[in-house]
Amino acid sequence: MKLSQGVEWGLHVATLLALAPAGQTVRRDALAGHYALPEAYLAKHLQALTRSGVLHATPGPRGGYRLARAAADITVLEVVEAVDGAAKPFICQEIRQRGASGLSPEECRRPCLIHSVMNDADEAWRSSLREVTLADLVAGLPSRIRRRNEKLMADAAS
Amino acid sequence: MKLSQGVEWGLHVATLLALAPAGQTVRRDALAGHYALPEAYLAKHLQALTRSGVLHATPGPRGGYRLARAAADITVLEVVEAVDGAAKPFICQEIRQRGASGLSPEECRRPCLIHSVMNDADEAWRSSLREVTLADLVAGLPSRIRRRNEKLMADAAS
DNA sequence: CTATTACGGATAGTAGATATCCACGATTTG
DNA sequence: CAAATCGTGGATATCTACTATCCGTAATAG
Repeated sequence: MKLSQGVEWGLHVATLLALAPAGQTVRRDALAGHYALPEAYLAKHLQALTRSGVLHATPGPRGGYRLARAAADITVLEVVEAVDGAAKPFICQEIRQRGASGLSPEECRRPCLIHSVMNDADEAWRSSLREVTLADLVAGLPSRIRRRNEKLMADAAS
Repeated sequence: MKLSQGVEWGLHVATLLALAPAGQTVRRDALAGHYALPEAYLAKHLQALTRSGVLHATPGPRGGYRLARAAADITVLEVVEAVDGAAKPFICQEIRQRGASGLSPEECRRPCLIHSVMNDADEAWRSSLREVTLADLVAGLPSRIRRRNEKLMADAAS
């Protein structure tokens, strides 16, 4: 079980965009340069975030990305699911129906308990991530670093 | 983020072994045949479960596997970690220290908040799995199926 | 000693994540 | 309108981890 590194990129970039002046777009190369990320690959994750409604993209000169909503309305879970997908990590293959002791479909109307336990754990994980917003991440930054990044974002206006 | 299918195998097999008469070993081919699993590959997961102290393996004629401890003392988390590894799914690469706005090491004495949030969620997941034992999984089986598998395990004695 | 059974290393195949590039379309500026 | 800018999405290549199998070794019961 491993999360893709794109999740880390998405969370840092979204937090950064939350520091830009309201409504201002930031170009992709500025975002990539800020964390020394490969721009071409970051683009894929930014596309996913845009499709999921976390970011808003503006094409053309003076275009770029901004948050699609207020930072307080975007949860960490949304960013994670946009980049990594929302599929459940445990894929029940119903092996109880196979083999020597294969259960009949009638005996499997109730979902597999193992499946339920794994899904409950997944829901606990998601709930935990749903309780934190981008505004919380911004608020947690040391104020010195926050001011510094705010200035860099303001200067990134084309 | 995806869990390996070996986790499902491990949980089903461990639950099955919890139904065997106390102290009795069950051969690997019986376990594999029970769920129509490829025996050679299942062996890898059984080895991991043995190394982790979840199962006890006995070599030689009339050998096989049994639970290393009472079913009530083995948590689902132990089985999952034995098969899938205990590594945290979020690997923080400290991208805040890289690129144009790279923070100095002194500015990073406090752990990255994003890292903390992801680790908290992971801990919520683990806690959820730690609260369920193999005895709970056995207790959740419909009694008809439970009796059937108990009989099959008893008959599997070599 | 011999048959049985698990252990562990070597070896492939496969799927998904990582990474890059380019043609296309949309938009703003002049 | 024309040119420059910028995001979109498809094609492609590489790398890693999971899936899967085989075989020689070690240990044990009879």
